[in-house]
Amino acid sequence: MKSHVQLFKTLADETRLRILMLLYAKGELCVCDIIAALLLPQSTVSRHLAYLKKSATVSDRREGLWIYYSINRNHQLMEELEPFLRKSLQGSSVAASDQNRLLHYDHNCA
Amino acid sequence: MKSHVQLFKTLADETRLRILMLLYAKGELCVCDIIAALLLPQSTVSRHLAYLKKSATVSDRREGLWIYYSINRNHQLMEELEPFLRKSLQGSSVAASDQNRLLHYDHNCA
DNA sequence: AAACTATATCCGCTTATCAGGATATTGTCA
DNA sequence: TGACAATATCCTGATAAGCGGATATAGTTT
Repeated sequence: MKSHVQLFKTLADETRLRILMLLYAKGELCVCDIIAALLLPQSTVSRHLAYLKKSATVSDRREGLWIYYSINRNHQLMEELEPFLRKSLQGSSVAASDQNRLLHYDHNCA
Repeated sequence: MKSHVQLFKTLADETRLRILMLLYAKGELCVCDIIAALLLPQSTVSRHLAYLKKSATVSDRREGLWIYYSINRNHQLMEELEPFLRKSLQGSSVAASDQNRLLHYDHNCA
């Protein structure tokens, strides 16, 4: 029960949901990609990424200066919830704009 | 997206999850049943029920002095989430104790 | 209508959560 | 090693949420 509450807390924030939907759609992204997609201050994005990592919904991997984030596939509850999230959120206009901004963003960071 | 955030906020509280699981298991319960099952102060339970009602995850029905609560079957996201909730929470020890306390509770309220 | 019962709401308090500018950290490259 | 780039963490203020005793409301019974 506690772990469910924790997971739902994680999902109960629009910024975090946007990040998760981006990661589901794109697989792996570095922080600067996410900042560009969400159009939010770096510290805000970074704070939410730290939250997601702490809640084990996301994994990270460093490659030089860049840190790449992706969905953590070892989080069982999250895995069970994925179909629901994808089905009911992937079509939302916010998720679509985020993905679209990412398309028009030059991958070599700022 | 907003409605997802709202739903997850609703689910991100142990007391509310316990109430929802009870309602899934039992169908319809009056407030005094729920108080007896959760062993929490009446004002606490009533406040969470008000929250659930406001978020449209439950419905209520008055019958004399009693007010019966049940899952609102018109909440689409909630319906889609039900299988996940039942599968992964119905077996939890908290949910089991709640249901058990209810069994040993004389239905005629306090 | 007065006493009673089930439930809702109020209120004061405490704790949690979020925002985002400023600053620190870590790695790279000249 | 010094300048720089990407990211993380710190800090302060603002809001939101939760708690539960006390009180209010609404329906019932005599």
